Amino acid sequence: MRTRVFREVYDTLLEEYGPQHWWPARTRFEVVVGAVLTQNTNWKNVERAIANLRKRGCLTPEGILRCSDLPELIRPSGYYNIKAERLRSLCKVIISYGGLRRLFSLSSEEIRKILLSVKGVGEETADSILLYAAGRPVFVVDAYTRRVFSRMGVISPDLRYEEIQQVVMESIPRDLKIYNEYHALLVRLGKEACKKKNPMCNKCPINTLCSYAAEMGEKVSGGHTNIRGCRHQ
DNA sequence: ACCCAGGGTCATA
DNA sequence: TATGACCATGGG
Repeated sequence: MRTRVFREVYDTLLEEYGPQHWWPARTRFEVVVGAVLTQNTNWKNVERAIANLRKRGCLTPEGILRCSDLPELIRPSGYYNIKAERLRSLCKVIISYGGLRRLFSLSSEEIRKILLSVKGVGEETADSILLYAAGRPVFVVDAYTRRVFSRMGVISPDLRYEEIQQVVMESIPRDLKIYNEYHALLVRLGKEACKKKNPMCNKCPINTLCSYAAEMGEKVSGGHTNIRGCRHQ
């Protein structure tokens, strides 16, 4: 069953990389900001942007709105104009609900709906905020999740976001700690795979997982059978 | 010089 | 519904 595969992938990644200690932030609001800034962007660049905001004392909803040169401060994180607009919209909504504490006192469904109503906050960003800022047991789906799980043969690659989320969440325990760690591990997997020495080459999930897939009888395009070798390219 | 990164929106068919 | 263009910086 899927449950077993999800479990094996989790165990494999945890053993390989260890706990990831997510989300790397000092406050919940910093998680919110990071969730927006990291959209299609390397985390390293996000850290620079957040450092700029911190230096200015702008890491509060009011601070963001007060800041006159927001685009300039978050410039390192890319898409700085549109992200500045997204941050402002999000902060206005947060303030309109009486701050993060008030907003997060609502049900997960309500919070999600509110977050999604903000232009620039999509499903993954909303769920990241729910999981890592509000501490709700929600599984965050990203490109790695889709790629790895579909390659493991437990989902179809063309499922929608919420369909994947549903499959995963009904297959593994509804546990905050596990959801937290699982997503972080998948992202870590992506980072490792993107290193030139150990390329995923857009086709290979991870060597150990390829090995696992092979053991489970999955036909991996390119035929990986060993731990260290990636035969793509 | 090219490709990618912890996405999302909008216009078009 | 489903593609494609667009947003933009920094590192490999």
